[in-house]
Amino acid sequence: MKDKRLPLNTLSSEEAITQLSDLFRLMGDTSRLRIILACLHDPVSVSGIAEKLKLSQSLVSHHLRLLRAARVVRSERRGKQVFYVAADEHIQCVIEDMLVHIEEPDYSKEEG
Amino acid sequence: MKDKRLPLNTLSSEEAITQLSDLFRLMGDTSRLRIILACLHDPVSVSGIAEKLKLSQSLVSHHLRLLRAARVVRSERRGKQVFYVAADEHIQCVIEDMLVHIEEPDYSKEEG
DNA sequence: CAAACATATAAACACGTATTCATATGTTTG
DNA sequence: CAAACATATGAATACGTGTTTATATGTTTG
Repeated sequence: MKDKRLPLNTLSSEEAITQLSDLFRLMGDTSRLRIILACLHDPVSVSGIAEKLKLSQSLVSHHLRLLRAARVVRSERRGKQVFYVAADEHIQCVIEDMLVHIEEPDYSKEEG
Repeated sequence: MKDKRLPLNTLSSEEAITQLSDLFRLMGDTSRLRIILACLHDPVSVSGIAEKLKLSQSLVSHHLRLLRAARVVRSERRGKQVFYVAADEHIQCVIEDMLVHIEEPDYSKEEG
């Protein structure tokens, strides 16, 4: 239990931090986060996402390109349409953990 | 196992998304992420963080204010100094999950 | 209270980027 | 091949924000 530190040594710390912040920054935009959530469990087409979220097709496509480049989502073509889905379950874990943090009560007045 | 969806219903989805993206955006800046990592396990003073990361005291203080406002870190005064530490273990979980995602191999060419 | 130290705040600038509009690429169908 | 549909890309703009510089607030000590 003593060595339950972050595995920041696996990659060079410098590069890991860059990759981490890149991913967090991507998820830090409301439109992109909504896009991720829209295709978190099941593949959705670009137009499907745009329609559901009431965002322009162009904007959704721009964002999906960034998300795909960072391997947050994967794409799969089906006929004319391209479907996107979250790349793996870790994306979901990250969001879930953060939601738990949000729901956590505020202990700031208490002692350690 | 069927209802293992995200607990996005607990808060209003709209507000949850705003809070989520706010938190991710905060962690999406390299300096801030490094600051979080610097005080993830143990409390560190502002000057301690600044020195360790070679950032100006002012910059560190600015960032810590944002992080504290979002309850990513907590502060505790000890004499002249103010020590900061990650607010709870969920912050660590989020980062760990994201690191696992980074280390994940690329399955983009394979089938589901 | 004054001086020294530690942190916080304010204003200003520089820079990245989210969004829109227009257009190009790609895919199916007649 | 042309037309219709779906997605991707490029350029331009508007806006937020990370950083710096300077100064203020707060705390201990003599």
